[in-house]
Amino acid sequence: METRTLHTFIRVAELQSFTKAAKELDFAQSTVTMQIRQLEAELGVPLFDRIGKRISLTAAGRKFLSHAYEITHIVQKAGALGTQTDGVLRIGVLGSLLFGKLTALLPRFRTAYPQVDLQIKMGRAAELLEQIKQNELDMVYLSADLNTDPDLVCLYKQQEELVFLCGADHPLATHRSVSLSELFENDFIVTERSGVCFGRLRRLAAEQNKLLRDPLEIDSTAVIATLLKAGKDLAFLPAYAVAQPLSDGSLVRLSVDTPPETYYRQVLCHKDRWISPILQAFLELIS
Amino acid sequence: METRTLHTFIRVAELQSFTKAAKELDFAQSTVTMQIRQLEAELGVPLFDRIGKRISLTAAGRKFLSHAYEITHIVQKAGALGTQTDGVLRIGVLGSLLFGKLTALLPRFRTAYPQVDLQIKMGRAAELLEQIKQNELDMVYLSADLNTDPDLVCLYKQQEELVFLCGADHPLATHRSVSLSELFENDFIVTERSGVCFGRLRRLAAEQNKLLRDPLEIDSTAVIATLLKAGKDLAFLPAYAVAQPLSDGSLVRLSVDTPPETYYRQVLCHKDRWISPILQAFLELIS
DNA sequence: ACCATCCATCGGTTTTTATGATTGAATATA
DNA sequence: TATATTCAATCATAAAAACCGATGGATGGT
Repeated sequence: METRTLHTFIRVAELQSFTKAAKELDFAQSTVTMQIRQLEAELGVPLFDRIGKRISLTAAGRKFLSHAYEITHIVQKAGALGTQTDGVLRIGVLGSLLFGKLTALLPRFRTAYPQVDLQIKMGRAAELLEQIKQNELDMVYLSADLNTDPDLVCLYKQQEELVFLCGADHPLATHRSVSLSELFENDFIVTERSGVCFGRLRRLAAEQNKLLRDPLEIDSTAVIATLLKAGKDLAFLPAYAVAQPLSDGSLVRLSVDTPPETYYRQVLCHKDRWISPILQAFLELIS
Repeated sequence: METRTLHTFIRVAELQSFTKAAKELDFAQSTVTMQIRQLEAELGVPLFDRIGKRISLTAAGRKFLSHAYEITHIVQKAGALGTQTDGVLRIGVLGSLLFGKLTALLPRFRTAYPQVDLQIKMGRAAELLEQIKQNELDMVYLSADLNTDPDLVCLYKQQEELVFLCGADHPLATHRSVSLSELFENDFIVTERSGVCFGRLRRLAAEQNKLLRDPLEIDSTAVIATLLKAGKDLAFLPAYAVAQPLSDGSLVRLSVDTPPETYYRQVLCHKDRWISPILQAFLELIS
């Protein structure tokens, strides 16, 4: 049973004529005859009584007509599947990005797409990438070097700069410029040990043949900022995460004699995945 | 979009495998691939993500799956159209048969098929036959000579005998035998003027070169029976219509020296009409 | 009685669908 | 790490079907 045939049947029933339906649907009249006959054969029941040169629905035909309407209605709804924005969206995100970037945007998304069942799973980068390869996540939002995995595609990337920070009362705060080796005489507060910031910081220290003194590890950048204001520690964080304390002067960005350390805040998903309208909408939210 | 394809899609989704679905449905695996692809093309949306060697429904695929279930469910219902007994049944019937035969049967039909919208239209034979030719009636129930119209078919026929009747107190009641010419000295009570009984009666009179004295015309055979018991009139009626008064002796059947006058109680419908289960059921009721 | 209209039928053509074998990639196994 | 197995996609080919145009029979109106 084909939807095209159902269409034909419906128009024939409505117009009470094979010929008129054929003209309207741009079929040969013989085609309409055949379609109806095939439908009748498939159902095992006559749909029209052919009495003289006019036709009329049989009892079965009348009932099947309503079925046909139902089906075409469903098919019509199904035609809009590509634009519908409801369903499940499973997002993996790094803890730092969840608190630093995503949380602020979520309310807007929830109000714009209330019918999306949003499932946000926090995790470390390696775990998230493994999950997306298993198609257990629809996309991941993380900070890292540009992706090189051929199975993944980057749907969004934004370069971010990592900056050295101290509190306004810190001795270094007033220095016009600070050397790298000088920096590493201080204690650092860092975010997660496996994150990009810590990795870059460790590399820079190693290049200076310095050893990072056992740093304090705190996931929340807000807490780090507070601690910096009060104390004598330094931090190495993405600029966007401390935009507010920098602008009000409570934190100071140190001018360091080293090429800027950059990395990417990015959205990745599996290369073979379909980018659903929901996913699309979420991407637009982020960008 | 074909129901076969929907079936395939459903099984693929349920089994999470093209190959398994192909085996189960007795298709080549390449056929399943093609069917799914064609479905995706028709909907303009991918239904499965092919990641590695395993597949999983996309968001659109999940939603379409429920649509597919709905459609196949409707199609399944439609498959039983040939056996369903609900809908409209339009019956044309002669007044005499309606009161004499049909009324007694209707309650049984109503309880057996409560979902049938039964439309009983009373009318004269010529009108009814015209209506059935226009497909304004599904069947007619009438008494007449055997049908000769090539457009109509007889679905049921029962030979009935017309008998001469008088009341128990009538002078002729005790006669062993009565001649035709003797009969026509009496007054007759008849049913409708265009009916079979009256026609036959008139013919018999003509053959005897007698003139029917202006007969009393009453449609109800019950009323005629009552009048016969009390009075001096005769009647010419189908035997079945007076079975009760004959058996209890209040009416007497006259033994007349003439070949028995027979005619047919019959059900006719248009030859090209589909005999629906409802109509079938009604026929079984009558027979 | 004639004409126009309607649906069924038929043969030929085109389009669609199904198949089997093969390929390439991913996963399990040794 | 190498090998075997499994899975879906692809391609060429064969089968099936859908479609069309012409024709014919029957009907209904003029």
